Formats: sequence, structure tokens, C-alpha cells
Amino acid sequence: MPKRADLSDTFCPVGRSAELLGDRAVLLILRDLFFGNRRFEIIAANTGLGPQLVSARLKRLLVEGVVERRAYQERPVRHEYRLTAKGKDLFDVLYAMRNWAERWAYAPDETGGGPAMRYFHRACGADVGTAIVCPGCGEPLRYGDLKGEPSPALKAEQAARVG
Amino acid sequence: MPKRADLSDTFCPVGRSAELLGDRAVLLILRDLFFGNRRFEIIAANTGLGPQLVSARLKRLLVEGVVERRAYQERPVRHEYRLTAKGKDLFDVLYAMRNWAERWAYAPDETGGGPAMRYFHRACGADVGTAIVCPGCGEPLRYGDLKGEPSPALKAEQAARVG
DNA sequence: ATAGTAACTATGATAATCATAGTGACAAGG
DNA sequence: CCTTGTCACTATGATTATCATAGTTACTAT
Repeated sequence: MPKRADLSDTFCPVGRSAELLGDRAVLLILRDLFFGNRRFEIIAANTGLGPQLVSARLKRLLVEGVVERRAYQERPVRHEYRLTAKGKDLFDVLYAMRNWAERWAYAPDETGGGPAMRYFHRACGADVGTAIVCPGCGEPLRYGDLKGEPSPALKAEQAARVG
Repeated sequence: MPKRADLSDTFCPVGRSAELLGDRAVLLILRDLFFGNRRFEIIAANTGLGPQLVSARLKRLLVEGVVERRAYQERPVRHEYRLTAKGKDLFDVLYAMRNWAERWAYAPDETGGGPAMRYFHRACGADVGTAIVCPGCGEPLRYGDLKGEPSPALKAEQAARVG
């Protein structure tokens, strides 16, 4: 593509976010990081993205301060990627995307009745559905507050990708 | 690009959303639609995107049922684009992107102290900051609940774009 | 008849993405 | 000590999306 206009210096906050998040690969990598996948090969396998693209996007996320790279073992040196505080604060965006998809992106009988991914509030145990405040206790839902349970169909799909 | 893997049939809800939202142009067009800009030329000018790209993305959004196209006048026929219920329900995603950017994407003195875009809760008048539930009255914030007030810098930038 | 506006479509150059293959560093097994 | 294996990438070449610019269609206003 030709050089597209850079949005990182616009004053519009959505524009600034879009510069980073308006990218399929970035969103998929962030999803995996929130899911707890930290290793390069696992992320590549789970997202279905090629290693070159994963490498390029992780570099961008490093530059933006959204992820950090650290060695999880010496001899041989192996690295993993973790969300920084700035990265963890993207939880609301990913969670909103999940909520929207659960409400609009599935055929009526596609998931067998329930959501593709069920979330429970750790604090009170309630199934939060697609709410942004807990329907059980009324607390706003933030990063770390939720425990996810994939539907059988989603679990099978994930197993097939990593396998 | 070569044919990339299609995510619209993955069971992962974030994957399904990413297929639509993992695109700079889509996010910018949605921003404009939420802002109240409905006309093709205005959207093209405000986003800085070429007419071909705006046309292609609006078509995709039509197919997805996120926007609808309707004539706002006959003789000559002129069309505008509006968010459907499915489109309006993307508010949470865009709002989360805005919140993240306000917290992380600006240099300390870049906005002159306040946020680039200030939002007030229509129901109680409180400045909501970057919260997802109103700090004044405790209500969850949804589409239509907020009234935006751009900072002087953002207002100037928008004026320059539309010319 | 000329100019203007809105909503696009057409064209050609450029650059991002993909699949596939290869690299470097190290460890374990025979 | 020599092959095989793992992890985290990098290199290559074909394909295709995106961009800027220009042109089109349909109609109104002067």
C-alpha cells in the first residue's frame, strides 16, 4: 500500500486507538495474550497467522508499550510476551468486542443455546452474560475479574489449532 | 495480499468481531457515524480516506447489517448512511477505545490538562471521565446517554478537515 | 449553456500479507 | 559427537489491498 495517513498525532482518541487496534492481527494477538498464551509459537498457531506477521505485530506492540518481552528460561534462552499495564487496560475493548459478537454474530442455534464463551464474576460467582456491570453484585467488570469457560464447540476448535 | 483465513466462522467471539473491526477504515467510518456524520462526502473528508475505500467499507457494513442506506431527498436522489441497532450496539467498543486512548495515548501536556473529548451524562449532567458507569449516578453508560464536547484542539482539527 | 454538488467508479503505483522454507542457538539421546 | 528436535524467529517471492488522482453520472442553479 502507499503510505497511509498516520493517525497517531490526530487529536481524536478513537483515531489514535484505531491506529493500533484497526488491525486484524493485533486484535487476534491481544486476544491470545489475554487468554494467557505468552509464547510466540503458541500465539502463531492459535491465531493462524504466519510467524513473520506475528513477529512484526509483537514488535509494534513492544514499541507501543502494550507488551513486554522477557526471558522465561536461560539455557536455552526462551522468551515470552506479557501484557503491560497499558496492555491490560485494553481489556474493556476486547470484552466489548466479545459482547457484541455474542449478541449479533451467531446464528440462533449455532452455539447450542448459550454464548460461545461464558464468563463468571470471580467475586460473586454470577454468570455475567454480556453485561459490563455484574448482574449479580452490580460491580463494574474489569481485567482479572472474570473467569472464562469456552463452549464445547470453541474448546474443540482451539484443540484442533494447537494440536 | 493473499487470501487470508476467514474468521467469520470461528467460534471465538473476538475473532468474529475482529473480522469486521480489525480494520482502520471501518473504525474511522464508525466513529464518524456515531458522531452524527451520515453523508458519504463528509465521512470521506473527515476520515481522510479515499472515496473508493469509503465506498468499499460502507458496502461491507451494509452487508453485515451494521449500517443502512436511505435516501434523504429525491430530485436529485441523495443517500445517507445510518447505524442500525446492530451498529449502535458497537458503541461500547468505540467508547472503550476512546477511554483507553484518553488514558494512554496522549503526552502529559498535549491536551492542556483535560481529555481530548469530554463526555457528560445526559441523565445527571456529570462529567463521566473515562468511566463505564457514571461516577455521578452509578448508571451504566450506553449509546445515546452521553453528550460529547471536543477540546479546542480537536475542534480546530475537525474544522480544518472539513474545510 | 456553463458551473456546481453529491455520490460514487476507474486507473495505475505502491506496499502489506501470505505460504513456504530456512536460520541460529541450544539440549537430549544414541 | 553427531543427529534429531524445539523455540523463536528471518528470508523469499507471489498475490492483493490500499492509496492518490482523475473521471463519471445525475441532477440543480444561474
